[in-house]
Amino acid sequence: MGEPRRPVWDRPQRDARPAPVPLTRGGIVAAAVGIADRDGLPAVSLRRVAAELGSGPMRIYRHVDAKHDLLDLMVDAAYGEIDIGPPPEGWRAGLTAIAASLQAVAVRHPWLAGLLAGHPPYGPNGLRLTEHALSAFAGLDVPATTVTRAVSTVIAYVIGYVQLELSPTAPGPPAEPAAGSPAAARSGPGGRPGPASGDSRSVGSGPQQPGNPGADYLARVAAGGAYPTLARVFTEIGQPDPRAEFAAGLGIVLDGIAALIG
Amino acid sequence: MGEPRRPVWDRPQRDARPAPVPLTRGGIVAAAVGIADRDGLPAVSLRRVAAELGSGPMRIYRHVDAKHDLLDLMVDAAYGEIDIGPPPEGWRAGLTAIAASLQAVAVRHPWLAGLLAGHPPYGPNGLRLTEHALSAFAGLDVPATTVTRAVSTVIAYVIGYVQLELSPTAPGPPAEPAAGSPAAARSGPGGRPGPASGDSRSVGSGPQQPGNPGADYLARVAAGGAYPTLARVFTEIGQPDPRAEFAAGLGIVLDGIAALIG
DNA sequence: TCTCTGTTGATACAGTGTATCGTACGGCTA
DNA sequence: TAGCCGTACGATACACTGTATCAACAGAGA
Repeated sequence: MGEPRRPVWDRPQRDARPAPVPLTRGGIVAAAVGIADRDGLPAVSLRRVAAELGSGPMRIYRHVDAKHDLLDLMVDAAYGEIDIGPPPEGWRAGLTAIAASLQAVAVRHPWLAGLLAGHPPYGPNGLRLTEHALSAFAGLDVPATTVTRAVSTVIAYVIGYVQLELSPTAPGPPAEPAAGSPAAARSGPGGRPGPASGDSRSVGSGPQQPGNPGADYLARVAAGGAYPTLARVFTEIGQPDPRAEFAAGLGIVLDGIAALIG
Repeated sequence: MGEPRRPVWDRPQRDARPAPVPLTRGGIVAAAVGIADRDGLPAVSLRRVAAELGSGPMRIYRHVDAKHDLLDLMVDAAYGEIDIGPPPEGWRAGLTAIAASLQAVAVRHPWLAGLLAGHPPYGPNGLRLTEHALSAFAGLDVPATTVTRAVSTVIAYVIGYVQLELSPTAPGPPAEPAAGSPAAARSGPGGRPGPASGDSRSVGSGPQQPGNPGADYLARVAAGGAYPTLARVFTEIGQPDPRAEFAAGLGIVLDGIAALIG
């Protein structure tokens, strides 16, 4: 097999040559992010990115070794959008801010969730994020292992939550999303049609929206008699507010941390 | 755009025709899972699955509407491997068992993590899992919203953890994994080479293994002076046992739940 | 001005998911 | 038993992917 390659972030950026149109790593990544936002992740092909920039496909390989690297950079660009304010005043506030910001980015860029596995958060922005999260415990006398466990758990929760929140087939807004909207674009060309909710649900819950085959299916299954507990819970809770559910879950995790370092 | 399609699980299975070799939905899924286990997810193509079964590619479309559906079924098959024992004796034990089993499945099938986003857990086995998790709170007098939040949080944590645990570029075993091993296969043909750890790490931590470019990079960054907190924590903790880290994070979440339900 | 080095664009290749379509077969009806 | 008809199958084709290869060309240094 081939030589182990250094991570993208570890390789120098090429100069922008003005022929016939300047091209930079940042510009490539921005174009890719734009395509993914508009038309979904499957629409991000090297040919398409290159065309968007008025260049041939192979020119991209001067700035990026392979498509995988471009995806790495997209993920890190998303992390870069996370709003890291001043040093937090207390670990709870700090972690809450980071978690909320990360979740917001994942909603704004629905393709992010699908890239989290396979593209580790070790780019500069990912590291900056980790740094910031760890530093939330700066003043406290807490062992390092406890700090990493706390931060890891929060990040794992947020990542897992967005995976589930952005699942397709989940009951979404009743109207078919407008073509070209992020929700419609998420499945991408060739993806499964049908409403896919961008920011509207939680796990194993939600009402039935007739006309949505996924919701129809869930409703039928719930009524079917298998999964009795699920069915009961399913009807007992109404349409949950995803923001509130996220906050509630985060609260659980933070309470657990509080119990640990209390 | 097209008609909304019903989920795969909602469509009847076709009969197995004995021509020239029987083909069933279950057999197709099993073959796909086998390929993914052996050679990584990118190796799962309809042509390859069909060839494995001694059939032409188009025959698969009699049993599955599109590749996306096949992936749905693979995810549900993985959920089906989760060992659901007798009704748990207490919510904590029940959730712990489910979480551990889910994590074990994700390690056994490293392709699962990459599929979690985009393939919701609404297949029969996923629902069975949810049912089981919810029923862990059966005897207790806890409102439904609390139950769903508790279960959602645990599942989100586990899913997020496996995403991070199975990241490539993470420092792994020092030796290059043998060709054909699951770890080597994970990135798949055309994927980035280099060691990828199957079950060996946690978030934002881990020692430096010279020879591994990803680890080299991390070590250099840690030594670089940016990310001081990260660097300090990085050196302060040794090589963490991923199993212990997972358990610790799960403990945090469960403690948070305990605080919630008093 | 000539050479060299590094970038660009074109071409090519193997492989992908899947639409289309002619054919052949299984089971049902007359 | 003969005929039919719906369905499944296989082959072919298409648009598209990531990327290896290579000829041509630009700018820099001698």
